[in-house]
Amino acid sequence: MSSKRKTPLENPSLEGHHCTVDLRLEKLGMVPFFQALSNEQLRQVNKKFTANHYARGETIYRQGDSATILRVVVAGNVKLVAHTMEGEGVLLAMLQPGDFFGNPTADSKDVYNETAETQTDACILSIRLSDFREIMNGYSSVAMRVLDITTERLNESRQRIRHLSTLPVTKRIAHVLVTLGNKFGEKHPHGLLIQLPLSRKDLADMAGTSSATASRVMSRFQNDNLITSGRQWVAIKNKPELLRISAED
Amino acid sequence: MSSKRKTPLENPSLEGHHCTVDLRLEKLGMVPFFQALSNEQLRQVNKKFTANHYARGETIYRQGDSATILRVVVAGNVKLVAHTMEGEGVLLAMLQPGDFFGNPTADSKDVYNETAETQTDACILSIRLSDFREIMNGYSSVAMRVLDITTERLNESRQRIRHLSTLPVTKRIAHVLVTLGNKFGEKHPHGLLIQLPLSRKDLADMAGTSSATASRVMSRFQNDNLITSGRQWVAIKNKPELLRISAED
DNA sequence: CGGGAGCTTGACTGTCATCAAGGTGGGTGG
DNA sequence: CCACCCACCTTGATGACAGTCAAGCTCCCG
Repeated sequence: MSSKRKTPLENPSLEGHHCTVDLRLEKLGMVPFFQALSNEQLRQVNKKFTANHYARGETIYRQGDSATILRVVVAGNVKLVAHTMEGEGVLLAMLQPGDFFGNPTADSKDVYNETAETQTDACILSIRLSDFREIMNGYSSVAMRVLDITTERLNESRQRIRHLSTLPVTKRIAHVLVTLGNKFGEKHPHGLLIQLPLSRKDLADMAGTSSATASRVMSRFQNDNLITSGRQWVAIKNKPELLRISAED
Repeated sequence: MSSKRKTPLENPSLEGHHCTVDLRLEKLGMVPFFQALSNEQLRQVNKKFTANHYARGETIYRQGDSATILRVVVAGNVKLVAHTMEGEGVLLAMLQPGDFFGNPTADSKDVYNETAETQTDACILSIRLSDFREIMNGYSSVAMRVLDITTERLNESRQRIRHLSTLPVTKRIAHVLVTLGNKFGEKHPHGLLIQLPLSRKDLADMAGTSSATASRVMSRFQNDNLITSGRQWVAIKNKPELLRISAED
């Protein structure tokens, strides 16, 4: 009942020919680890990349595939999922334009440890790992930024381990919501809208719980007027309180 | 009853003056990310480091301390622990000689996200972060190896997230034992002995459970003749079976 | 407008945390 | 060197949190 209206998400489709040569150069310059490069250097680097467009829900690579390519999100969102043999999934990361994925290091016989799937239509740049390593060797600023980002991700990962080990489900979900709000949130009449198709299952896979339990918790948050949400979308109405919940005691 | 005998661990003490200048050079060359450096380069790098000796159980730095120093384990073992406000701990990593710790990147206002504590007597080298970044800038092979190691740790972390989200306690503990066996195991009459003082609490903090539950599981493994263990030590008698348990279904 | 994917909610169950009460090994001081 | 004592370990009883199963609902897409 009540506050579920039609999806307020921006139309996530129709970026069909965004992956043009012109745009690539502009976008590459926005990628964090290329920011220190000159225009000429960027042009050189750009030659090594290939652009691809993916529809929502497509699989970019699968857990176990040979890992020879590094990718960068130019437009859209990508999720990294680890699967167990029984098919349960764990959502490892939700990526945004500018984020890279696929091991930046990896020797010839490494494989991906996770599956990458588009969460919206997306444009992805690819580079051969050997080429990327050459770039890192040539420009230490690039290697350094990649290291910074990887370290940052390691720290996030460890925080999540801490949460899984010590926090009850409610707090974990509150924390996931706040984090997503910070990363993907946009101002909107409903509150801070998370610009991302986000099912209860996705949320559950991020918080390490079942979709049924995630649903129950979300219902409670909705009753307490902390969020508004519907099918595949969530908006945060009271972030401070969610933060308090995720950290209290 | 039965198989608990006196600790079979090698005497973990008395490395008092291992931290001599002579040894430092030799040890530095063994650190993974310095292996590509020439002797002369190593000598230069060595100047930037300071050696310190710690007794078992000492705290090297605390969660929240300002992070300005990078450290390398030369001898002994160090554990990284994240604490919640209520004082519960999560064991993030158990380090051995050659491993570095403390963020390799970190700007001036970063703080440590975990506490580092010695698990045995230990010898630790320290370097100022700014100096280390200079080294990485100068020698891209060093930056690259650090990136490799960080990526490797990120992958381990993510695997652990998967385990915490999907596996029951028994399998998680089986997996922790196998991993520790691979990293710290030494051949011994009892089986593959984990060369490390390792309490049930430590094990529990690695597997994300309580020490009581860890104890119960260990008792069961002992009955099934998969391990031998006593106060603060564990030896693996049947690794294949433990592996099977950690991965089955 | 019909079908199906996604969401909600209830009832039941099982795993595991918690609390608590003994054992036991080994480090320490006399 | 021995005895003591404490930290560590074991094991039981109890209960709660959250997973599973299942049924019905609703929004959306075609």
